[in-house]
Amino acid sequence: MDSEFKKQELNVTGEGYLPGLAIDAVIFGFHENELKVLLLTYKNTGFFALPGGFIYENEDVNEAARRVLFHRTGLKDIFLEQFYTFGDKSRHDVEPLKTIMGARGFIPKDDHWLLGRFVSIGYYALVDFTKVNPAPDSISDSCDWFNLTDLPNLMQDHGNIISKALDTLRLDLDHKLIGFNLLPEIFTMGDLQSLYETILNKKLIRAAFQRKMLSMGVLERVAKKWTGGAHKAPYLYKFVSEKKA
Amino acid sequence: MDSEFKKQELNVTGEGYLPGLAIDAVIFGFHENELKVLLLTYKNTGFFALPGGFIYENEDVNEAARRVLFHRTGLKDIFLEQFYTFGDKSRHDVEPLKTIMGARGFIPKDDHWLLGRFVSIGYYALVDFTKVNPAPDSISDSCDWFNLTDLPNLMQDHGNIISKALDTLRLDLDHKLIGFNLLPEIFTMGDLQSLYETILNKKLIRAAFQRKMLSMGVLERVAKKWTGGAHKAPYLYKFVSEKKA
DNA sequence: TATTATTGTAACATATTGATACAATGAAAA
DNA sequence: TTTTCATTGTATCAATATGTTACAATAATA
Repeated sequence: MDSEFKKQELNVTGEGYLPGLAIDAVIFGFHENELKVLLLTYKNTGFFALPGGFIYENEDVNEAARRVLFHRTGLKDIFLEQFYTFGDKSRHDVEPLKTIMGARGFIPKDDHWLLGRFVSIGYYALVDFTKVNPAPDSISDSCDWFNLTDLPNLMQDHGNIISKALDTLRLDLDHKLIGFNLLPEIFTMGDLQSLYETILNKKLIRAAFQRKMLSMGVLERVAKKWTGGAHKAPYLYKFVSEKKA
Repeated sequence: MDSEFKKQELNVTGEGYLPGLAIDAVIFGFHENELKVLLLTYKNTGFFALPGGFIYENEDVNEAARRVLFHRTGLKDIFLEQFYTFGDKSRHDVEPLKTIMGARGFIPKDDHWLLGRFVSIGYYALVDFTKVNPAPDSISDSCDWFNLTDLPNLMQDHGNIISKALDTLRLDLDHKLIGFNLLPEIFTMGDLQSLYETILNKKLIRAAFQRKMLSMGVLERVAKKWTGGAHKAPYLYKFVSEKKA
């Protein structure tokens, strides 16, 4: 049982946290040509939710987001970006939470701090699927990858949050070099293209894609060549952050 | 004295508002080839600040932003978009507020709710300069337009907020049709181009700009022609929201 | 009526992206 | 070992988009 758990259970008033404010993290991964999202599962409730957390009184909001990300994935120095703050009053829906807490044997009073209205700051993260160690938080039973194309019913407005995160990812992909954050350190041009195709949900022209990517001067060919198919071996690449002018 | 004033002064505990949460609005205008921002002035303090406000307990955050915008400009149905939530703990700086309140003859206790830490949700708005009626709020002396190129010293991180709003505006300008929100209903191609040039801070090619804008099929030529110069009269345009397929 | 500055657009040059083609080649099959 | 096969890397050309120059049209002014 991790320390987060005790804090949440004991801290009946939510003391130490900024009141009414939460963080939700849409953690994207990529594996076997599928975009994936990390979700928490609450056994025997049928509920699924985004990993999230609260902000300590003397902590930057961005810091808190990093902390949440680290606890769910074991990763630091990850691409993480705030994309929207969800503040509709219609978000406020206590029933799922009551059910979840009930399933854990904890019946909260109606004025329990977790049952109040929360404004939630949404972050999205791009992680290397192979490096993640998904870990549930105190009130969830597991933390697993789900295909974006086959999501379960999500708590509250979490489906909407994911959808907005995906919109932002697609826009950002067009004018920032962020896709490689979803790949292992070393990858082929084919890997990169199918990543882009999966995110954008459309076929790209192979020759043009390769030409474009190489023209940006941020890919470095690695000596070693990939092997494993009955055909010419593709080059292996890694990203170099600084463009050489 | 508007009703907002009484609420803020009387409401010593900040009751009725979501705690620790605020809204800051970067309201852009365009006049005489200058981008402008609405700022509140606090006489005898040297402080300037973005218009802002708080969120009622049973109000959507976006609603609150519209309310703030309406109170400062008298305008409804305005382009307004959330762009970032500012949550660094270093934002917390009570001195300016104490000075401002002091200049108004109000010495707050150290635990006054306005002196606590706030997370602020940033919105930017694009308004028709000619239609705005700037109105100060309860604790400010005036609300005026300032040139973006010649801003006074701003309170707290408000300079940073404006700068991030401008970054967002520039990005959005490239892939959304939002510029016209800063112009009167009817304008010339020259007006539109100099607006774009001012926002992007670079010269654009006249022929290419015109071709591009016309090719998007969202400009409608208005019968009446502009007059006022010793040269061929330019067409007048207005935006039509629906593209005709 | 001539002058002048600016507009609308054509025409061409250059750059970017789309589409097709093909030689290179690494593994598996023959 | 040789042949077959699928896929890669890149060249080539086509289509589109953007940068550049040029010029006729024209509304106010002189």
